[in-house]
Amino acid sequence: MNEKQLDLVFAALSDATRRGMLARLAQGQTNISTLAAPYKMSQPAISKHMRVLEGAGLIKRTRKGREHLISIAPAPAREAHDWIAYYTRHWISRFDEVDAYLAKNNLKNPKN
Amino acid sequence: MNEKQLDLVFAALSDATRRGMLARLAQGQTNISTLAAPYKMSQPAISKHMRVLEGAGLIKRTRKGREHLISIAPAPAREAHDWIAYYTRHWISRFDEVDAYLAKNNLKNPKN
DNA sequence: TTCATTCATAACTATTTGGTTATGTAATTG
DNA sequence: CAATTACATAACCAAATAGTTATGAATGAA
Repeated sequence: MNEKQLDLVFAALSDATRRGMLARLAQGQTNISTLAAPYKMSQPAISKHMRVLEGAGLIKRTRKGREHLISIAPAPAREAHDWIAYYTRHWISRFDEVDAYLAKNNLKNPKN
Repeated sequence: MNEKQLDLVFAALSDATRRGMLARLAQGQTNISTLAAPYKMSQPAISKHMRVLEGAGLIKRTRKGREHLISIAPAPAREAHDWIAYYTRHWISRFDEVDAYLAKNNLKNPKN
C-alpha cells in the first residue's frame, strides 16, 4: 500500500459516521439504508460517505436489485493497523508480547 | 477516548508528512528543525503540522532554550490502533491468532 | 401501469485543510 | 551590541470536506 492509499484510509477513518458504519459492517454485510438508519442526515450525505469508504478500499459493494449490499474489505484496514502497530510497538509493551508470540509461531506474514 | 479525539488522531495520521514525522520520532525525541529537514515546505507549514499532531495528543513538546523537543505520546496512537484492531479482528485471522494467545496468557488487559 | 423504494448525481454553501509570504519573539553566538 | 537560529503567528489563497436541496434512474410492489 502506498502513501496516498494510506492517506485515504486514515482520512476515511477520521469521521465518526464512517467509523460507525464500519462498526455496523463488522456484524456482517448489509444494505445502505440499514447503514444509514442511525444517522440524522440526508440520503445524499450517506451516499458521499459510502463513496469515501469505497475510495479508501475499505468496503466492497455488490448490487442486488435496487439494493447495494456493502461488506468490509479487510486488507486496507489491516494496512492501517499495521502502520500504527509498527510505529507504536517500540513504546507499547503489549505489542512486544504479541510480536514475540508471532515470531515464535511463524505468524509474522500469515497467508490471510 | 471519545469520538472527537479519535477523529483528531485519524485525521492527524491521514497526512504523509505527519506520518513521516511520527516515524522519525519512533527513533527518539528530537527538535522541530530535525523533523522538518526531509520536507520541502516552509517553516510555518511545519509549524502547522506540529500543531495538528499536538492537537491530536500524539506528541508532547518541551522547550530547551530556543529549541522545542518533541516526543511521542503513545496513548492516543494506541487508542487508534485498538479501534482498528477491535473492528478488524473479526475478519482477519492473524488477529484471531493473536487474540487466542492473549486470552491464553491473560494479556487481554495488560497494565502498560 | 402507477407508485414507492433505493440509490446516485448535480449544484450549491460553509468550513476546514495545507500551503504560502511576511513578520515577530526569544535564545544563542560572534 | 549585532547577527543568527529556532521557532510562532497573522493574513491570505486554493482545494477538499461535509453537509444541503432538487432531481433522476432503476427496481419492486400494488
